Amino acid sequence: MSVCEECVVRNRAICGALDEDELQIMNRIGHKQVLKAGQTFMWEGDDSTVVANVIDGVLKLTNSLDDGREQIVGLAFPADFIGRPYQDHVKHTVTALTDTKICSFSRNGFEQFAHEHPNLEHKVLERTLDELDQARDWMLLLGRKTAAEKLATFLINMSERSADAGCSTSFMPQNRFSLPFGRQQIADILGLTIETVSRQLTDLSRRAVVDLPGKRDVVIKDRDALVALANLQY
Amino acid sequence: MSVCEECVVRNRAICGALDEDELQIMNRIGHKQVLKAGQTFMWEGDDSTVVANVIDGVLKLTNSLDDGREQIVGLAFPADFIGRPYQDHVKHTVTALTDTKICSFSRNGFEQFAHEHPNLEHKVLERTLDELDQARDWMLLLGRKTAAEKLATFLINMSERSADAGCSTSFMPQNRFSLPFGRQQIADILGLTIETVSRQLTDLSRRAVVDLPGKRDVVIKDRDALVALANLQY
DNA sequence: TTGGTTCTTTGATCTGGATCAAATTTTTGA
DNA sequence: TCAAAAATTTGATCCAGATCAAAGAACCAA
Repeated sequence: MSVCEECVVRNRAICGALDEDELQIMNRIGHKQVLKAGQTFMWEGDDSTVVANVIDGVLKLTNSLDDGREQIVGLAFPADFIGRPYQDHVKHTVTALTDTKICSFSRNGFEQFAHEHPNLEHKVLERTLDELDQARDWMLLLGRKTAAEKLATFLINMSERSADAGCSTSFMPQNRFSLPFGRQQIADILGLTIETVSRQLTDLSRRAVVDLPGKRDVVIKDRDALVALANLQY
Repeated sequence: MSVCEECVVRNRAICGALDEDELQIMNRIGHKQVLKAGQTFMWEGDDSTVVANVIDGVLKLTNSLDDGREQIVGLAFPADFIGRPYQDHVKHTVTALTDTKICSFSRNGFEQFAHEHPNLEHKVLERTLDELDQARDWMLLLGRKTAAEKLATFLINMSERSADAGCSTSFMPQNRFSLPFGRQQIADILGLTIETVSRQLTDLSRRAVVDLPGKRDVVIKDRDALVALANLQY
């Protein structure tokens, strides 16, 4: 079914920690799976029964209030790990934003395998620590940044992530990229309304900081200006 | 110097994963250390050279913008782990809110020890996953909740954490507790101003949902009402 | 005990971003 | 190819929470 040798994220995903033999075993417990854009992989509060690696596509992790307010709390790109090991319930909803291919494992199978392969578990730890740092950075944006700063930070961030998602050797941020989602999702990432997102983008484009050739296409024309607006701390 | 046998957080901290022999070794590389209230343990951007367990006291983790805007991105209570292993720089500032006692390790020493003791590393992973879930929950609050909902959520959350910090057997949330910090810090946790925090608290007290006997003391009088106001999802 | 310093509350006003409403533009699918 | 639906932009107005200002309270240190 799944064949790790030809997996495009093999070296970037956690499986990169494994040698050929180990990979064979992992292969036997993993399943390639396809999600249509818009399809939800797991719901907040669900029993935690599966975990997975993203092979292709983009997913959003969300938390929401019962009156419909939603916050995107994370994005998962190819090679990222999704799901919640070592816990009986998942705390956020995972939904495919584009058509998505994942390599999924039963949580039990994964945990057992990880237990026998400390290298793998170590990779998971390193990734989790990175994600925690990122989440905490985002808290500064959500709690303290203005709408203009939020948009600028978002665009810089996406330009860097698009680079990662692309080729594995060079990690140059791209000044031209396509977003895998629309305005409402941007609003849900930044804790804003769709109207404010639209107005801020129009503004950036009017001031020639960015160009917006298509609904989901972004060209950063003046990166320095954008970085200055973003008020980044690092 | 440090003696793990008499450490009050021995069973709740990550060292709980170790047996007597392992603890002896850990003991040799760890140092008890004291921080005065207000003292900063590590600064955002610093080289990551030490990690530690909190023994007593409370610390805040913060990110800030250079114009002074600050966001508290985490709190560390007794038995919590602070610092950033497997990364050359720390991404947030760690500051003692009260007089604090910690058990610190050189990052190198800790990483080497963790490498030889998968149990310990596993504990760190479980903790990190929990913290990530918490951070993401907080993102919903920061991005989408109203001031009133933020205060209610905060009070419920603190009442639960005060329980944890107390005795190790019973985890009953406390309806009476003292905050280890003032109004400005609450504002920095919730992404609000100090004035809004003050007004919302006055309001809750006027509506007899809580009682505020001292500047930092809270008594939850109507927990159901508070939970309803908080709009919790779980 | 007092006078200063810091923290908190309260009041008045302002404003950034939300809300409400209505075009445009883009996408879809028959 | 052409409506109908969906997504985005633009405009007008509103309001939750910020800002500005000042008056209490609590907490010192001498």
